[in-house]
Amino acid sequence: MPLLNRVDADPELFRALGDATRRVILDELTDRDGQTLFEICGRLAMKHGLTSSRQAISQHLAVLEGAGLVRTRREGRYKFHHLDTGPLRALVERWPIDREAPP
Amino acid sequence: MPLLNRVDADPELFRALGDATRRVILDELTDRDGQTLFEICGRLAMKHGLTSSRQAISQHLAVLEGAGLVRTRREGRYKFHHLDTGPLRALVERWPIDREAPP
DNA sequence: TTGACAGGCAAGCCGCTACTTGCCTTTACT
DNA sequence: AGTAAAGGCAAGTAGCGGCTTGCCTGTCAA
Repeated sequence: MPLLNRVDADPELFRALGDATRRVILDELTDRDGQTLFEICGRLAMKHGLTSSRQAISQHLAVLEGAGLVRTRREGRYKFHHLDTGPLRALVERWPIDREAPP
Repeated sequence: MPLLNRVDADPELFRALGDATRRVILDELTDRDGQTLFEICGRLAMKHGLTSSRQAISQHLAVLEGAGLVRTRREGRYKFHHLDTGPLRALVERWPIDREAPP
């Protein structure tokens, strides 16, 4: 096991959040959960003019799934993607966050 | 302005959190706030056997400061580093996180 | 059955970034 | 004054990661 893994928990989660396109995908799934790959591609292009190809988005979804942020459900030739913010709890509990907004 | 910046807020924050060494630095500052560069280097080496050079840590601190996660205070030839988890609030408010733990 | 649709796999390219190396500036101590 | 300590700057290197390209698999409809 690499050295940092004993100290640094779930690096895949942070790596997944490290990319802007993946974050926008999470936003998109927050807005409408359970989309297929092609739906996501289409809506990202419509809403934000993003030019990412289908393979790019597919790889991003794989990373998000690897981090546990996205769960998939197959149905025939469709594959629906569902948001799972569970792993984010570990993130908010790692460092002390003041819950109240500062003045 | 690049395309994604209109959609994706504070990319520097996520980029800062994207590196494992930087996250361990945040842990270290959580444990003992207001350390100098050399203190951080020494304690990371002691506690976790990390081999990062002084310059590496210095650059990491610069990134963290750029993301607003670390604030610095000069005093003579010393420079103390203080943790600021304020930017993390934007992160936890971006996606819906179930506050209760699942069974 | 044939074609279109939704998605997967694998290799290659390229830019970003973490890290090193070497040298410099400023501050403190004796 | 001279030396050590704390830190900064800048250029160069190497490896990872995002994206493309091309082709392949499985599923539904006409």
